[in-house]
Amino acid sequence: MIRNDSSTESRKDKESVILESACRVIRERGFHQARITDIAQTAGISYGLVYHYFKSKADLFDAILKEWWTDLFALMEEWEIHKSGVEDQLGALVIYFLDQYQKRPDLVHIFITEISRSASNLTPARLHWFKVFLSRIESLMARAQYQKLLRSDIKPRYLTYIFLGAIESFISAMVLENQPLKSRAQKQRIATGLLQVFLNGARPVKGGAS
Amino acid sequence: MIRNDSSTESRKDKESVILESACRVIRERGFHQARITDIAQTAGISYGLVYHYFKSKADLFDAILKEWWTDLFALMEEWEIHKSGVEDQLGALVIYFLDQYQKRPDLVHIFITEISRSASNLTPARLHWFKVFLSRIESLMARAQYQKLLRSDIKPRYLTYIFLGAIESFISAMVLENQPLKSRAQKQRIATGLLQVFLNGARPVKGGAS
Amino acid sequence: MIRNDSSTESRKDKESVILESACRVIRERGFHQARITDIAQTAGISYGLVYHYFKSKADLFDAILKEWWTDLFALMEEWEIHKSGVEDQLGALVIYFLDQYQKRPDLVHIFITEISRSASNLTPARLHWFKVFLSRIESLMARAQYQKLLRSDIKPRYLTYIFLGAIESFISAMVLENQPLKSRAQKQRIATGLLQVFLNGARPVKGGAS
Amino acid sequence: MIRNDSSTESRKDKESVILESACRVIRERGFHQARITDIAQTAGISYGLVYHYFKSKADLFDAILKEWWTDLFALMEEWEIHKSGVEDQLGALVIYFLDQYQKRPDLVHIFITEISRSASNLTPARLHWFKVFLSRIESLMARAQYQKLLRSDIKPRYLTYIFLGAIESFISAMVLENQPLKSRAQKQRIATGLLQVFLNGARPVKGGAS
DNA sequence: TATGAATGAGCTTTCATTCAT
DNA sequence: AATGAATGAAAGCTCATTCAT
Repeated sequence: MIRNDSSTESRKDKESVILESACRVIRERGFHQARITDIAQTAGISYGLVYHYFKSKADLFDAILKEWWTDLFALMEEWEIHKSGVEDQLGALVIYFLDQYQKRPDLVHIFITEISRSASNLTPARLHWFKVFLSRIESLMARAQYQKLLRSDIKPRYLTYIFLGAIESFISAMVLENQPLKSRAQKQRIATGLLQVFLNGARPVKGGAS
Repeated sequence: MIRNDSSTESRKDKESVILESACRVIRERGFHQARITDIAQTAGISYGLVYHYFKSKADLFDAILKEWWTDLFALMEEWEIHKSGVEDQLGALVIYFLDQYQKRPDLVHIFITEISRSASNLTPARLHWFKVFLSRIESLMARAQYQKLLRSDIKPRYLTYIFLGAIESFISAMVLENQPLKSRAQKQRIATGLLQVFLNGARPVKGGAS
Repeated sequence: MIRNDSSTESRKDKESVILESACRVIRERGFHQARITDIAQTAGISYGLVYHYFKSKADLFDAILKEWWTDLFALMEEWEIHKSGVEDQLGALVIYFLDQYQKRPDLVHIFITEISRSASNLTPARLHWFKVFLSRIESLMARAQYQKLLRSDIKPRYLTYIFLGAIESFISAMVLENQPLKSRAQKQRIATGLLQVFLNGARPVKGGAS
Repeated sequence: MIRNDSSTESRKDKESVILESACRVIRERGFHQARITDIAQTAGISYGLVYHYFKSKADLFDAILKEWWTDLFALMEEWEIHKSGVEDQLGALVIYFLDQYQKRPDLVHIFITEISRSASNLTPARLHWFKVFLSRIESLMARAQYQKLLRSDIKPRYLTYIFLGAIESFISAMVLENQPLKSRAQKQRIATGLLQVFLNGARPVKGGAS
């Protein structure tokens, strides 16, 4: 007798399917324009079932964000321990974004458009994690300035924005041009280029401030 | 006998008031979430009046975009004639954005969030002008590469995105931090810094590509 | 010195222009769909002015109906006095409708579509005149039955409807086909034909009832 | 174990209920004045549900018309096969209208007021079926003229209008008087009378044309 | 007289959410 | 677990009507 395969891990599975569908639809239409019906249709289930797994549309969105932040913060913790150099940590972040863009382009797109670009729309709770993230990058930048890797006449917070802006720009470009990352090598090349452009660009100027 | 000046130009004035309110509300909530009611309330008029001046919400949005593109393209024409160097033109663009951000922060914010960041959502007509804009920057970048000002191993289109991304990042930062530009000097300093970071960062590497 | 020709009879003139425009627009779109703006535009005036001459849209409509009924009842009075035969009176009615259709096709069309065909929409006041009209035709029919001109096994009211229905059908046909009445002769021919069809059709059957 | 029968065919049932309510409301107020709220209220449901079953108000209206035309054309096909004489076919049409008026007075009323009387309002798609219908009657009339059943000096299209006008008049009369058809016998009597009036009225005149 | 800016009730439509089955 | 019928708040848009000029 064949095992009813929809049982054991079914809950987790369905949840994932819904989350993935939600990502796709939210990426395509934006959070506010994404309809539960679309998400359910994409997931191949009825819209009523979405409410069996998630309390509300906001709840569903929060689950997506949670997934994103959990992974990211876990990795950043790890880097803190295993990567001594600031450059390495920044490089790891670039790679992480490109990696994620390869694996979960929708998720990265949502992070960029729905979080970092429309921070003014966010609920306080959602804004919180974003701010924590910014602070962490900011302290990396401050450390880099202390180590004379980056010019000190630009506020760390601004450097943070320039850095993230560069990553976002690249990914946005690829999204817009519909260019998926094809090879490991290409990814590495882009990551290196990106980091270089930033580090060179923000390198301390000879003879001091602007 | 001087006439009550609230009559003569009343139509243009009201239109401007509505446009301005629309900018503000759209910036605060995004185009789709911006309600006519809010716009009217912000303008201190009844929502019916909005429809007296604009055919529809989309029409109102188009009027905002038109204002933006008209000004920008007019200036770019002028630069083409009066500014010989690529650096000068890029610098002028940075200054323009910062200027506009000072005068019309909402408008700049809308450009960034509703146009350059959600280009995939735009109607063909709206997308058109954005694409024209991108092409113009792109040819500037190509020219800069030809003049060995910028490294040639990154596609001009990508350089375009990095450049605009840097501008956007800066402005986003200021929006997020709620930091208005205070002085002419500050604006000049930021503009120079921004341009330097970009030019230094994307400067040709000794010994060639990648 | 040229006389300001817009003065003396200006009120009456404007009123007529508005009424005529209203007729045309109401015919084209129906009463409920006819917008004051359309009427004003057709009349070549601003919509505000309509309210100078008519209290409201309903008032305007009533003025149209009044015109129609006043003329019609005046003529019917006259026929009552000068036309002895029932046939003559019915013939006069047919001619009247065709005459009016020639002179004021919109008005006839409104009578047909907005009054006789959608009696359920009418306000009690408007319905009143229509019912008076029906009664008068009905008594003509009863008289014709008494004179053995028409079969008696159909209620006079039904004969009334058949008769008016025939007129309406003809005119509707012409409206639909966009066929204006071209000559006096054509009008006369149609009137005669119409009356004949009705009188022949409703002539008492040999040997009596149903 | 018999299932609660309110479930199985619930969809079809609700749709019918809505269609019926729509017919009633549209009859009472006309298509443009019929509010979804009224229709829903009449059906005893919330207005949102109307949109669950029909895409839009226009869609709902089209569904009504489709019902009407489908039935009518199906029958006309059948007559074409089984009824040899023109008289029989015209008679069948009269009976059909009276039948329908008995069963679905609202539907008949809508056909008369919203379709045959306001052809100018109709969308091309809606007008299409009406024109097809008219053509079919028209060819019946032409055939009847060929068989010398009807006078030939009136265009078949005009005869069509007179014929339909007569039917409409009768039914309008009954609508206006609020007189439902009471018995089979009464229906038969009216049908016969109506057909007679038309055929007698439009019978070829001795000695030829008008 | 004449204009059209201004108002707001009222209508269609969308969609998150609930709930009976 | 799963469905989709049912609800109703909310938003865009229309248009009769008022009123300052």
